[in-house]
Amino acid sequence: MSTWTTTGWQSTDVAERRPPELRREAILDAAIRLVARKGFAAVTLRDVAGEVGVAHGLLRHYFASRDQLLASAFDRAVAAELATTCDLDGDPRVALASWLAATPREYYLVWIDAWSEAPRNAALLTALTRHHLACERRLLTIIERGVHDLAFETTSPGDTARILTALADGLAVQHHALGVIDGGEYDGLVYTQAERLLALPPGSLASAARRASAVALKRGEWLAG
Amino acid sequence: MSTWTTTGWQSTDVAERRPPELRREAILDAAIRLVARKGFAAVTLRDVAGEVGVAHGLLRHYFASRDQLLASAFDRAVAAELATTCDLDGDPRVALASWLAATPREYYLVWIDAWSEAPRNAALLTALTRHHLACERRLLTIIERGVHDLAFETTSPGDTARILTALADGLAVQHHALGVIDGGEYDGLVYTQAERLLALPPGSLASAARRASAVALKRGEWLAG
DNA sequence: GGTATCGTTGTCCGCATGGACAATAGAGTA
DNA sequence: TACTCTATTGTCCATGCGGACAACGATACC
Repeated sequence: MSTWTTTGWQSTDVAERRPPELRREAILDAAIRLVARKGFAAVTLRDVAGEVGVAHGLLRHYFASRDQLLASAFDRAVAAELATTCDLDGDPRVALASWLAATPREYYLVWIDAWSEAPRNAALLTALTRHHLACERRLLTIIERGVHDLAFETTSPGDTARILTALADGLAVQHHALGVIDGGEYDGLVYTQAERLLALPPGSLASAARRASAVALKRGEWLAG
Repeated sequence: MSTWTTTGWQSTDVAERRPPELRREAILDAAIRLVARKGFAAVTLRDVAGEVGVAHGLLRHYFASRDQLLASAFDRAVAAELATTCDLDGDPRVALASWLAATPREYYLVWIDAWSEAPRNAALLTALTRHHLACERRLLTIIERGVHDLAFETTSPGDTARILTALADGLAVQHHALGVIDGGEYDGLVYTQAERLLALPPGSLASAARRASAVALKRGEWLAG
């Protein structure tokens, strides 16, 4: 660091040089953390720089603009979430319970914020739609495997996946954004409906969830750093 | 209107004086229209003043701050929506179909934006929660009347109301924010699930919806002005 | 007619923002 | 050592924001 004084440029501090890729990822992680806290619209470049501990001018070295930085941050978070394997090969009931389990709060707040921003941000809409369909597709795969194994029973796996996705989103709004239901109510309602839609015995998903809890916890890791 | 020049204050235009209550309502309507278009965070006082056609300084005459203006605007929209009667006294099937019918786009965009803003804005959270519970309560009333009339059948009216509310919200996100389903798919899925949850014959809600269409259209009026 | 009230205006201020940019320092290389 | 490359810094700028405010004008009341 250096400062302009009447006597010229003087060194006041030492720049902490970092490997570019690590720095870039640190910036993106800080950005998505701030989005979870303040919303896309309220995050400023100075906020992000402060969170990382660098000068705000540096962000321009890594990203062409604020919009591109935020879109990249969301994209990275999405990719990290998609990368978490969901134990697709075990008991379909366990996989289903794991898919349905309440997603961590910070994660859903970003999600809800992206919903509200998407109609006005084409890049965000693209990433959001891709991720939404990937989640739904993953659920559909679980359902189809359960049907094949005779564990589930449904006339339309596609509709069932779509309905369960919508139900999970709607209940997540009630839980995370409004606070009118707690995590236990969320799980209870979503498991009960999934059991009804897939002809499962009542309570079977709650017990499957106990075996799936380790997997469910893994879904929150990308925000922890 | 008057302008400061080197020769002093000179009149350049005539102020359009209005009854204060009408002006106040015009400002609130303009504000909520802009929120639907740009989101809460992006609406500025100058935007609102431009939409109404007044100087931005005037807004301070009616509202203490930008935050209070936006909270009042949301509150007015909420009150207008709650005031639309939903034909609670006729056939419960018609009332249910009317409740479930896809809400106008502009309305839901405000709604979704409020979800994302609520965790950071206590006044908004209060208004939003009140409205959410009022909507759910209205649905619960319809369901209880249908059960009493032997038109519906459910073991837990409260859970059913909560689940249908969540499903409608989640599907509205898929429809309005993401665009992955159209209005017809929205109606079809939501009607099918309501029929399943309330032991109604398949297709009965779609036909009830035809009788309820006039009521459903009325729900969008507050944004038309 | 005079005067108080208040709806309305344009301007000013402090501040924050996104972006541009020259200066700097450290690492690699010849 | 000298030279290049690039990661990093602090400062500067135009813009736009929310808010404060004095001036004006229409209306109502005395």
